[in-house]
Formats: sequence, C-alpha cells, structure tokens
Amino acid sequence: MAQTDTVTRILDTAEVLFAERGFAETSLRTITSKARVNLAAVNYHFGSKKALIQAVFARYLDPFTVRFHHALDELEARHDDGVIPLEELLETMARTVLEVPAEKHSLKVFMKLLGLAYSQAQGHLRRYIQEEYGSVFTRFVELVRRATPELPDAERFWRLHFVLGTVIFTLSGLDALRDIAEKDYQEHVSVRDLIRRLRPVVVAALNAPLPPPALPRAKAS
Amino acid sequence: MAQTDTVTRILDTAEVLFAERGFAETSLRTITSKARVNLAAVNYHFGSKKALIQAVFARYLDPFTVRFHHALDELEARHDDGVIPLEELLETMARTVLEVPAEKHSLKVFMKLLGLAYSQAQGHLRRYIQEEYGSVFTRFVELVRRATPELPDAERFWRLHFVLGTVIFTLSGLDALRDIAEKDYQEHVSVRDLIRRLRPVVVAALNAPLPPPALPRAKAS
DNA sequence: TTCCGCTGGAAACAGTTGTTTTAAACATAA
DNA sequence: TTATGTTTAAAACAACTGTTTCCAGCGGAA
Repeated sequence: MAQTDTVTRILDTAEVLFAERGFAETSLRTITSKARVNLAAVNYHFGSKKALIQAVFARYLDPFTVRFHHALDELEARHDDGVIPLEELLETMARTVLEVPAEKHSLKVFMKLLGLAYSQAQGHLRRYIQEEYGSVFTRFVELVRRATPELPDAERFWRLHFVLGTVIFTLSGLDALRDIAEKDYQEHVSVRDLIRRLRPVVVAALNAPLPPPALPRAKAS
Repeated sequence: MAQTDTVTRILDTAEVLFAERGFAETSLRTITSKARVNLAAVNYHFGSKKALIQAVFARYLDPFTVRFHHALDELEARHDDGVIPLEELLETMARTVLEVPAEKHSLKVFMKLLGLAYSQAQGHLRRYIQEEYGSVFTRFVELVRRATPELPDAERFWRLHFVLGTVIFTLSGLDALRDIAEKDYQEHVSVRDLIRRLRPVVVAALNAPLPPPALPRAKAS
C-alpha cells in the first residue's frame, strides 16, 4: 500500500502549498521535497502539473457534489410542492460545505483553493470545474429560482454571484482577516462563527429591495 | 520626452497583462516585447519586477486616495454633527472609484488588479498597499461606524469585509460573468448597471438583523 | 567643440522551471 | 520462478525566469 501513500502524500502537500502560495508560485520540486517523494512521481502518477492541480480539486469537489445532490434530493422529497424555502437551501449548502472537508482536510484550505480557482488565470482550471461540476450549481440555482419567484431572473443571477463573492472572498482570506479581527476585538473567530454571521447578511442581500430602473446614459458634461 | 513614453508604455502594457494573467504568470519579456521597449528598461526605470507591480498599483491608488480624502472632507463639512448617512458614504465611495480610472484607464483592469492583490500570494503587495493606503480605509471605516451606531464593532468589521468581497469579486470577474449574463438574459451589463444593482444589496447587507448569539460548541457526536 | 548624464539595444548571466530518461530497487501476484 | 506495477535515485533536457553588464547613441551644458 505504498502506492496510495505516495499519491495522497503528494496531494496533501500540494493542496496546502497551493493554498498558501498559488499555483504558479509552487514548483513541483517544492512539493515533492516537502512530501519526501521523488520528483518524477508527480509526472508518473498524475501526468502533469495541470493534472495535479485538477486532482487536488477533484478530491474536494467529488464528495461535495455527491453529498450535495443527496441533500437536495432529501430536501425536494420533504417539500412536495417543489418549493424549498430560501433559508433551508442556504442552510443545506452551508452544512454540506462544512461537512466535506471536515472528514479529512481543512475547510480553510478548501475555501482558499476555491478563491484561487476564480482569481488565478489558470484557464484550464475554470474550464475543468465548470464542465465537471457545473450541473450541481445549475440545479441549486433552479431551486433558488423557485424559492424567490418575485425576483427577476437577471437580478437573481447577479445577487447569487454577489453572495458567492462574499463567501469565497471572506473564507479564502480568513487567516489575514482573523488576525486583524482578533487584534482589534479580542474575539476568536471560528469558521462556524463566520457562517453564523454570514447567514442573516446573505438572506438580507437576496431579499433586498429591487434597484431603480436603469436610466438612459446621459451625455457626460 | 522619450523617457516618459517608455515608462508609461511599460505601465500601460503591464497593468493589462497583469490583470489578464496574474503577476507570476506574466514575464518581463512578455511585457517589454508587447510594449516594444527593451527588456532592461524595466529594471532600469523601476528597479525590479516587484517595484513594477507596486508602481502599477500606485498609478491607480495615488489619485484615488487624494480624491477620496477630498470627497470625505466635503461630506464631513456638509454634516456638522459628524454623522454622514450610510447611503451617502457608499455613494461617495462608488463615485470616486468610478471617476479615477475613467480618466485614463479601464475600471475593469483596476478592479481585477485589486482582486489579484488580495488573492495572489505576493506578500509584498499586501504590505505595500496596507502601509501606503491603509489610512484612507481607516478613515472610511470610522465614518461608517458613526453612521451605524447600533452595530457592534466586530459585526460591522465583518460586514464591511463581506461587502468588500462582493464588490471586488463581482467587478474583478466581470468579463466572465457578463458573458454568461448576456447569453442567458440578453441584457447588456455595464459597470454602472452593476453598481446600480449593487447598491440596495450592500445597504441591505449592512442593515441585516443581527445573528443569534454564538452557542458554545457542542461535543461532536 | 568636448564632456557628461540619461536612455536604449543586444547579449550574457545564473538560476529555476516542468518534463523526460536512464537505472536500479521493491513489493505483490500469477 | 517470472512478471507487473510502484517507487526511488540521479541526471539531463530545453525552455524560461529576473537581473546585470557592456557599449553605442543621444541631448544639452561647459
């Protein structure tokens, strides 16, 4: 069982280093030396650095999508009118996100990786995630649509991305923010605390009054 | 005046490339060849790649802080009780952010750079921005504090970062999101449209009801 | 004119990158 | 035993990185 050891040791080391420094700033030599495996092992087991990056994500996202689909199945079964209250949807998503990394890995690392996936160039990664895991997101959006029928489609689209930004930004920059917060307010902040604070804000954001209609752009003066 | 030409040509090219690919993924050779200047010009005029990166930010942030301080001065002068309504504060900030890049450069690039500054490792950049421009942010936070006296300090701290995440995330990923939105909703979205949509959401987020008090963490079962 | 500081061009520097190849060791299973 | 798939070791590969050096040209000042 030495083979599994090598693969998981590479993944464990790589995800931490990627989360700390980003993808381009982390060399294979740094990973393999810290993981105490041979340099060639990465290309042997994964094929390339790109594939390694995708594998790191897959290890989180595969169990997440499975669990999230299951959770949504149960939720839909409990509401036979097909309409699930917004709070329950958000609650379910939060619970699933919390559960998955808790099994073996750090939630902090997971969120930081998600943040990187959005901000780093790495076109192949965005494409990979979209193609591989886009369907869960689509399903979730459709359920949110039924839960907020009064919201115009375009408005809901944007607001979902607004709150997505809030969550990813906050949780992926958690370490730096936590340092500031603890220094200024002498208060320890766990991820669960943060989610507790996040919930009313997200609900309020989605239920905010509609913006005034767009005015035709006036000639600049 | 050939010297200024070279410097600004480097900056103009660098900011676009940085925004598109990130810092580590953009080599000096790519910049200098696209800008049609000599490779050595970067180290000659700026000293190093790090300094180039900081110079790119300074070109945006220097005029921004000046204008923002002025705008806040005027705002404080108009409210002699020292309390400025939250909506006015947000409105002023949005206007200033919109004005600065409009002079010469693209707002999209500016926001993407801000997003990179947060997510990319680049410790030197965060330190530089914090030391160089932290005071404007501190002033703004203090004004927000007076505008929302009912909010506990820690709660306001976190909510400000929540909305900061929303804005940076949305505006820095604008291109990708716009593509999806236009395909699905046949609606063109300008940055000003987005800010119009953003306003009620941000206000609602800051004014959301307080979360329930934290429960002591139960032993996992 | 001569001189000097600034700018630009081309080349070279030294180091790192991802990847591949060679080889030898190792375990497990047919 | 003979295979088979893993793992390590060491080295080399070609490409690319940021940085530095050397030298030619330039403008304006003496």
